[in-house]
Parts: sequence; structure tokens; C-alpha cells
Amino acid sequence: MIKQFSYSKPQKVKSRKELDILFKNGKSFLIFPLKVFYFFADISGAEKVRCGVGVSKKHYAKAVDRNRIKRLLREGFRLNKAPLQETIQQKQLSFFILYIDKTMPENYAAVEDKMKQVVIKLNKRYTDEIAS
RNA sequence: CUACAAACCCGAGCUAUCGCUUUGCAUAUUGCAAUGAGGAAAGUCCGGACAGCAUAGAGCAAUUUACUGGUUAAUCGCCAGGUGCAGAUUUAUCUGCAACAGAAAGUGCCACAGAAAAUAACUACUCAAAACUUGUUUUGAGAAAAGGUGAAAACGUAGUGUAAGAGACUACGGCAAAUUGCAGUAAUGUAGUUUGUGGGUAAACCUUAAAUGCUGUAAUGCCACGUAUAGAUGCUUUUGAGGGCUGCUCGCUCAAAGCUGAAAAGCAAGUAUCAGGGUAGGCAGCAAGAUUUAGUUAGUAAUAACUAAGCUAGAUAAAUGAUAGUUUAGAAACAGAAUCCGGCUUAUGAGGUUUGUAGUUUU
Repeated sequence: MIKQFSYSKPQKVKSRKELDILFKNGKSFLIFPLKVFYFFADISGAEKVRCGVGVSKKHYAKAVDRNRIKRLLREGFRLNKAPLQETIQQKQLSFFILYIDKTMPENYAAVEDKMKQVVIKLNKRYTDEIAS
């Protein structure tokens, strides 16, 4: 029984090599203020859904602000990833969320709302990918 | 009592649910337990530890520092003292500030105004000569005493002196340098003697004195995986390379002296640059040390010594969080470790302590 809301190390997209591939070959879409890069791989690892988050250093010079945004994004993914895990079985989804707005998010609720939209859209992209 | 300013202290707690890092244990991939940012973690401005490379030397340049002593692993830090300037009043003390060696080695610069900003003659002054309109003009020389300008004008006052004047000379005083005595570890102070009287600017060049290897934990070492030195260009084979450290010079150290050929050259070797290929995983470094708190002793102090007690962040796209409630005081300010320490600088809400200033009330 997998814990429903966990977000541990294997579920993160981490290495620089993976990220290079993701930005080079992956597709992307925008649900403001979130830009999502995603990539479906044929190899089947232990985790079917993997996610990373990032914030531009240009927009936020202070490390405290970047940490705050990244924590909110991770929290959003952690609590709303369930639909993706149910749907995606045949391939491995890696995606990376970039926060591109220049103003800080007001609170968690705003981020969560956007995150739900991201999850729905990713689910749709997956079904298209399988169909083609 | 209120307001403002400065310095210092402090840098929220509790409950529930869902999570994260690291560690330990186990019934082992899930449980349980423990653990988890700062006073500045920031700026990267100084100084070290640690590591790698280098490690005969000399000279010139370059860079840094600049009152004295102490302190420290070390410093451009800190403490104490001195000097100068400013402010305050209690008038001899306190507080603050100081790129605090040299302008008497040399070169440069000094806005505006002013005749002139440094080998001072514009006006006015004195003398001589010439001219004539006979008290003026012109020319030459002397002269920094008077004038106005300016941030600053060629030591001040009085006298002597002189054609008129001038530190040209004299007296008193100011300032500077050298030197002697005394006090002090010293900077320096003080009293005397001698010499001088030369405007400012060294955060202009510069001079003097002292000091100075480079690169930084993405250092560095080990293991694993993987491949390719195949190639191009230049140079050399009596020269090349290395390194003196940031640069140059002298000297120094190391390597090689090959083969074919009549020669040109070729092969080979060495070396530099370019181009290209592979890996970008793990472990160590990496958390207990110039350590923190308290006390005692030494010292004016910075600090040191001793005694006792205490001290589990350690990631690598990078943990320390989210939501709800609650308490203070308002959904707490500035802000997030990345090799580690000591300082400096800057940011910082509420509350507290101390000091100063202003006002109000009472006595």
C-alpha cells in the first residue's frame, strides 16, 4: 500500500542530465503562472510519475522567496497527484514546473487551484499520447 | 509620564492532520523513535585553518599597508595610549571624528573673482633719463609697505633703516626642523639651544619605510563506468621545456642529441594550441573544536590561564514545510546553511534595559 500523499526522493526529477533531456526533447504548455515541461518515457521505472520544481533566480534574488515558492509547488503536487498515478500505467511521466510570475503567490489556495488544472491537462495529454 | 534618537538583549509558544532531510532500531521497502537554519546563515570587505601546485638565488617593476604599544592562530579587527580638529559644559574634563609618514627631492594642478594662485608690479609709491603744453606724459630701473578679489595673497606687532621699501636688520611673539636634558617601553610631552620663516593639494603623479607565491572544498584523494589521442596547425631535434610564484631580466633545473638522404626534405620523437571522444555515478573531504556557558585568577582593557558543566543540521536541484485552530501583540521584522572558524559592514517587527534630547504634570 503506497502512501497517498508522500513525495520522497524517487519521485523527484533531479539530475542535471535528465533535466537537459527534458528541456531539449520534452513538450510544454502554460497555465499562468506555471510553465510545465513534460516528457513520456518508454522505460518503466518504479515510479510512474516524477516531478521537479523550479523558480527563476532573475525574478527572485532572495533565497527565502525561492524556497517559499518551491515549497508551495511541491505541496501542490503532493496533494493533487493522485489522478495522474491512477491513469498513467504504461509509460513513465517526467515533468518540471517552472514558476514564471514576477509577484509572489498570495497563499497556498491560489497555487493549489492552478496545480489542479495542470494535473487535468497532463492527464489529457497522456491519453492523447497513448491513442496516437 | 509621553515622544524621538542611539547602543545592547531577544529573534514566539502550543494542539491536530498531511509531508520532507539525516540517523538508529525492527517484525525491512514499510513501521516506530530521535533529529533538523541565523544573529546576521547575507555582502564577500579583511584575516586564518585545510588542500593542491611550486619551493637555489639576485635585481627591477607591480601591489598592499602607513601615529605608538599591546592582544591574537592571524588581520586593514579589537583594547589602551598619543597627536590634531570639532562640540559640550562642570574650564580641565568628557564626548565624537581622522586614508594620522613626507608639500624643505622633483613634476603637475589650484573653479569663480582678482594685476597676480607661485621665478607675484594692475593701481598707487621712489629714483633716473627724455619730451614738451612746466607738471604732466613716455621709457628704464627699484620696490611686496598700501589697495580691492578670494577658501587661500607671500610670518604678526613695534622699531631701525632707506630715494622709496623689504626678516634687510633688531626686540618680543608665532610656526617648522635639528639637537640636548628630564618624564615615558614608545608615539609624544616639557624646558633649553641652534637654524630657518619655503601658500594649498599626496583620496594627483611621486618619495620614504615595511610587507607580499598562486589557486580555492566545483580544492583534493580514492573507487566504479567509459573511451581514442585517431586528427589539424605551429615550433624544435643544439636546442627545447620548466619554473621564481603578478610581470620582466640575469642566473638555475630537467629532457633529448634518433633514422633515411648528397641536399632539399621525409619518418620518428618531444612540445604548444585547436578540434574531437568519453564520463559527469559513489565514498572520503564533511561536522568535537583557535568550541559554548558559568566561575576563579592575572591584566586599566582587548585577552589569557585553570576548573566545572554542555554541545547529534549536513543536503547535492539541494530537507527543516503546508493547512486549520489557539495564545501573546497584528495570520510577527530582516532573512535560508553548502568546507570550517575569527572579525568588519549592511538589513531588522513587537517587547525589554540603559543613555541622551524635547515636552507635560506634580512637589
